Amino acid sequence: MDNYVEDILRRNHLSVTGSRKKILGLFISHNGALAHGDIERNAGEKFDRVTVYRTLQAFVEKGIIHTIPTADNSVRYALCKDSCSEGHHRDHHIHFVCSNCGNTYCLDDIVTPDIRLPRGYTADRVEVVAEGICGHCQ
Amino acid sequence: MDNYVEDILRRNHLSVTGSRKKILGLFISHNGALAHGDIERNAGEKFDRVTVYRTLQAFVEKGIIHTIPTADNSVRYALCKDSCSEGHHRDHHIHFVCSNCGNTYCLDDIVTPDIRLPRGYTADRVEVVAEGICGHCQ
DNA sequence: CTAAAATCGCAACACTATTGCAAACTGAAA
DNA sequence: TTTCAGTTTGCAATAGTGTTGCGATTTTAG
Repeated sequence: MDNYVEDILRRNHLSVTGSRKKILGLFISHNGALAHGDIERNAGEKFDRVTVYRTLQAFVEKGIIHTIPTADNSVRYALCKDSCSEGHHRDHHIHFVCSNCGNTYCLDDIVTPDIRLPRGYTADRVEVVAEGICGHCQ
Repeated sequence: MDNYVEDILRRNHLSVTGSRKKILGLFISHNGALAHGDIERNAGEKFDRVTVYRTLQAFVEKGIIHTIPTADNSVRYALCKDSCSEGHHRDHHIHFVCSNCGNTYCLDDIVTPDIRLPRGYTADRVEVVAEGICGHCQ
């Protein structure tokens, strides 16, 4: 497990440090998205808030995690699939926010639908967020 | 125009005050969504930040405006169509954020697609946000 | 092992959002 | 038009979130 995490970091040209291992480990062991606050709370040892921000930012830049837009005003992050690479995310799946347990899930098998835009509009990216009750809370 | 704004307020059982008239007027005259900051900057006379927050909150509760989720971490608001009523929003349209001019538009004619969710998941609400270049910037 | 480069933690700061309360205003009735 | 209860406003204080600069520490590569 520790090796696995370190491999990911090295593959992405990030130096292997305690905070990065810990935070990446959290994402791998947690099934669902994490907000900044979740990470600060669950990291066990206390990392500085700034370190967490910078670590998340580095992970996003390297294509290890991606951000998830939510209706409330909080940014969440989740692991990317292998198809993401540095500077080039391709998270074409939709996201699901459970209004019962509060978890956010990537529904990797459900691709974002094609949206027909008005004349003159072009979209680079389409985000779909569904909100309701997840499979576990049903 | 002034009468029009006052009518909307009265219809929604909100007392008619200077800040509410001004802020609602901004939404009506502005084609696109407004963030809290836009409102504070454009209100002309200066209203207290708190007043703006409370006014927006009141409008959302009454179904006059709705919030728009965005990928970055900012809340935007836009006028609701008549089908919205107190405590019951029905904004089934999608939203478009222009990465050039930064404006957010409600594409009222484009309804959110049906999403087929995994077994056990049920969605109350589906938000679609497209990002790209809008018709004016093309 | 060593030096250069990258990262970390602290302090400070900026922006966003919320709450309590007294003063001012609004709406409706006299 | 005057009055007054209820609503709304602005101020002050507070909390949360995110960013930047910088010296100290750690990591990497030679």
